[in-house]
Amino acid sequence: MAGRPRASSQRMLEEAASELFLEQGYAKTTIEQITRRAGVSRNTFFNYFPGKADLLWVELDASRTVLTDALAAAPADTDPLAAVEAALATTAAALTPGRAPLVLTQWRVMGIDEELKAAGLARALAHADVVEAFLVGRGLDALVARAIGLAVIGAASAAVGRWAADGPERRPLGTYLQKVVHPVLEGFGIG
Amino acid sequence: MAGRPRASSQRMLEEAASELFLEQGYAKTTIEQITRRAGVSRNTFFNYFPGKADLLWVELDASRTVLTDALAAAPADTDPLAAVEAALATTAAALTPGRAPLVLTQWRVMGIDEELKAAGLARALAHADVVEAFLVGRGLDALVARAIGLAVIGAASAAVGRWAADGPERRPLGTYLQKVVHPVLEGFGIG
DNA sequence: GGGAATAAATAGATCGCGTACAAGAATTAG
DNA sequence: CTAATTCTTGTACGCGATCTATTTATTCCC
Repeated sequence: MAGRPRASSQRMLEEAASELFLEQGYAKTTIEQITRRAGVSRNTFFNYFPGKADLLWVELDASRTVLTDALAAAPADTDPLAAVEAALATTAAALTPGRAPLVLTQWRVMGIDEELKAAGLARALAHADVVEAFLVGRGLDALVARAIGLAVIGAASAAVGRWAADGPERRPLGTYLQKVVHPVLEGFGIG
Repeated sequence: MAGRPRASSQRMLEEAASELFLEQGYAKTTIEQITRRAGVSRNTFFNYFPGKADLLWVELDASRTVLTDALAAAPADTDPLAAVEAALATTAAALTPGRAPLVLTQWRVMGIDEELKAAGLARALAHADVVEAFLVGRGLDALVARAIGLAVIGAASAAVGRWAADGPERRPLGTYLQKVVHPVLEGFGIG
């Protein structure tokens, strides 16, 4: 019930890609260069990543599952909005001060363009979907649930962006988050 | 001081593209098919649009300039957040009930995929940038300004999406907008 | 041990977007 | 009429992404 074992790993491709992105920028780096440095064939790349842009958002994708789990673990009798706030704090805790996603701190040297921003936003949208689904499950109006999801993730994105930009000496992400996430939830009547 | 006049027009390409998108979906429609139906060469397409995805967001791009102008026209002594709310209402008024962007109402038959969502999000991000710049100009903290911009545009996106989905019998967009935009601004202390 | 069965890696081809460059066609200014 | 300007078109190419087929490595079972 098990075929050929994986000879390469996602991490090898990530590291090769990160090196090349820092050396020559994102746009000028081809998938073939990445796979050559990682010692695999070009096609193998697509066994590990759906596309080139996905290389940069691995941490963000991981944080989505953290968010999902944190929301699922919320007791049923807690206020939904408070649960969202707590879940975001839990998710933020996973991004320790030293481990900011590379793309957020090095986007200048990588030459990030609109395509990349859009790819990041698509990830953020997935987070919003998670929050929205949770709120709908708690009985909130569909429009309001979606609005809260998008608004709160928008605010959180601002916090993460600023946090990453502030460099290694920054305070924990939670500090930034609370400053902007709480007002949004407050506006929607957090209890 | 005037060279060869334009033989084709942006509108012709938009209409040809809309037809094809509705007939066979977005992904299966090639730029060559669009230009052939419009009676021009493939290269001419790129004189009018930077890319294929831009065909669907013409109205949204236009609404960004409306938003920018509305914010610029706000009196200097009005509360910044109230000015944002008013400017969004003005922008919404331009999207009359009958004229929802085609992509928002027909995205099912067009087979919109992730790429399209991302392109729409990039447009929304541009709106958020406009709001952010306005608030920074009014002296708000950089992080807070960005958070408000992203949050309020997120909420507005939810409203527009729902409004479009509700079909021709829907109420005006302003109704949807106010329901979700006001809470966000309220949370940030709208005066 | 020696096949099936399974799954990963590779090779090769193709499609379509987007860019670049050069040449041609239509217009106005002098 | 010529020159300058601007749109249009042709041609070519790089790269991302998909598809199909083939090879290689591993486990399960007889």
